[in-house]
Amino acid sequence: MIRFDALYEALYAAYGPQGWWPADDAFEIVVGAVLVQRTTWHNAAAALDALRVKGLLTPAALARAELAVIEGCVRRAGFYRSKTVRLRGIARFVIARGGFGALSALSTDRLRQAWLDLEGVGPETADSILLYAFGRPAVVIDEYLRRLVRRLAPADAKLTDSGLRAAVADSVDDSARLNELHALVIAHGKAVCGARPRCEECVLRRDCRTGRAASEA
DNA sequence: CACCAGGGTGGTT
DNA sequence: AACCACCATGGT
Repeated sequence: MIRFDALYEALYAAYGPQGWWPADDAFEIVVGAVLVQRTTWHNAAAALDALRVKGLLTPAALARAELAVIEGCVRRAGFYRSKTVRLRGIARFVIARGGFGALSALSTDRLRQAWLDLEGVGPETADSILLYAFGRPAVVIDEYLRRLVRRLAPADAKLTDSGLRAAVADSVDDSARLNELHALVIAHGKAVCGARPRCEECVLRRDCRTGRAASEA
């Protein structure tokens, strides 16, 4: 199994701090987490700005906004019809639960399940919300991380998400490092380890197509 | 033109 | 449980 603490150090040394959602408004982080689904952050941020301009980045405002108005802001982030309905549902959920202060009183397991019960919040988005909006030590498992493990450690290819989650949590436990790790995995994926790998430039000095270490220069 | 992007849902096998 | 089509816009 991969040493994820060592992987973290290697990626951090190569790419540096990513500055993902330090501690902005929690609701804005949640909205951003939904908007960015299957889209670039560039387009999600533009949609986020459009919502902010219309004053819709609060649970109360978004909960009672017209769907057509929300759609106009969300359109550029893609899947805008479903995302619009889901975002308004999330706003109503936050209000019904008494706000983020009340939600923060829940255990991490209860909180995760509460978000998962919502339309539009799956495992990856739920863990992103736990990690970036609530500061809980959640492990975000995305396609980049699966690829990385699949290529870096072919022997672990049959690992399930929950198995991978346990393995990561075993070597990286604090939320600050998990926060950075998720961002670093994506930075690395976009740089060299995406759908089409560029192993010649890989900072991990390993050919992910053969699983063997690259020759030292 | 094809392909990808910081996923999730519902249906089928 | 594994696969599939679908959602939809914007960038390269």
